[in-house]
Amino acid sequence: MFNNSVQVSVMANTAKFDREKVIRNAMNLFWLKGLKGTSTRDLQDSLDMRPGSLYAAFGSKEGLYKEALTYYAGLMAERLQNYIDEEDSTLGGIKRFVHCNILESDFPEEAHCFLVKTVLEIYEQDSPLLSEAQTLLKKSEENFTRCFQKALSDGEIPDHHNPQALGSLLQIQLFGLRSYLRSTQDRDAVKGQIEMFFKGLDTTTAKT
Amino acid sequence: MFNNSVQVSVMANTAKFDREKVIRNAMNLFWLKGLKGTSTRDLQDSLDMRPGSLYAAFGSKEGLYKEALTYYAGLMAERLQNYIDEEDSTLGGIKRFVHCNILESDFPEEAHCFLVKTVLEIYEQDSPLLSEAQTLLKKSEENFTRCFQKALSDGEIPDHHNPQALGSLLQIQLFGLRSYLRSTQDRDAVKGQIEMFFKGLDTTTAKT
DNA sequence: TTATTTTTTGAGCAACCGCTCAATAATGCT
DNA sequence: AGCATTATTGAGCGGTTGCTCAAAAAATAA
Repeated sequence: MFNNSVQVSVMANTAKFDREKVIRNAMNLFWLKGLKGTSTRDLQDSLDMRPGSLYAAFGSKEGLYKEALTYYAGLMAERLQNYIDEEDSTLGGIKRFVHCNILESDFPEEAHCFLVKTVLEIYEQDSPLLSEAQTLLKKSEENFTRCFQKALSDGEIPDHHNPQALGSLLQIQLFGLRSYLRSTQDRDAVKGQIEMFFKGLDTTTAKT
Repeated sequence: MFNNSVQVSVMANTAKFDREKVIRNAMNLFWLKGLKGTSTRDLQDSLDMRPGSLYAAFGSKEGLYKEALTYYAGLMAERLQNYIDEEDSTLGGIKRFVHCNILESDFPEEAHCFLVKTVLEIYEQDSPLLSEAQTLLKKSEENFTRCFQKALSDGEIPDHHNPQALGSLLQIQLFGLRSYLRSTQDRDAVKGQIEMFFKGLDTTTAKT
């Protein structure tokens, strides 16, 4: 945000490309094809940038991938918050988030979470991208937990429930259902399982 | 199985390498690194075979991958049957299968199902490997369903349950828990969720 | 305009990719 | 042993990979 020296003389030549748009496009490509499946040529074509510009802006393919990861996480958090605001119940917002994320995707890449795809693709235990994705997944779960906390204190869920347990349970169901949809293509079965999950919230399960 | 002509003269030179061993090694490599992440050089080194032999035996990298997929599916089905035989309850066998598959893996690749990793990596909708993996996953679920059917008729599970619903539910939980373990590394949380799942079988949930 | 700074371009490098095939080695039959 | 057949070898092909960098273009400041 600020210059660490007195006053950087001036800027010759200002921002040329729309950085957010570029990252969003890159995210979509990586999300669909994976890290190894997306070549720098693919990126050049899709982003309409030449290698020099790409590497000046992001340093490396992995650097761009990392920006795509954080952009994705921000997008999902924002989307969840929007749903909660639109419905005016936290639980209703969560429910709509789950529905939209799993079922209302027409593109195959959206059938699964970009972060989970990342931790499953990358096997090198010391990869910065792996730990970044794991960190973002943890934050995502904490966000769910915070929402359930709110829903509990608003009396939307019976108070014998534990928000942490619900957060991790929701995360697990999301992962499971999205994998299942990708492997079976059976939208109806998945829809039924989602209904069942939220029905269960009003009654039993997850006490910890 | 049979020769389509009268009688193929003779065999000079018989089988030289242990085909099953080669496929098992290939499976482990592919399972860990993925299809695109495993190079033919990796395979040559790990299998101690030169490209000529590899391509004579399997046709292509994808041909070998396909054999690895079916080998994996067979291995898992066999393992489940063994557990069911050892415990002498079907439900106990399923429970042990879930435990072993998810928690007793020391290698990172075993943190997730090879078939699911495949359907998540391959985005080309017309890929033969994608549909092969989907077919094997379907068979796996049918196998679970058959087991639950048996458990139901043996009175191991309350009879208000539906075996199909339990089969797909188990599949979803397996997918979800394994993804979750890979993203959090939290064995205890996963162990707790598994306990909860099987506790739930004795009482509520999954009526279709 | 001219000088200065920054961005963009794209040819191309070294390494690696999946895979081929002529040469060689190994095997079984007679 | 000699022959026929098959398996194995490994140099190396044409193409792709992630990425570099000198040159050209664009933008601002004076």
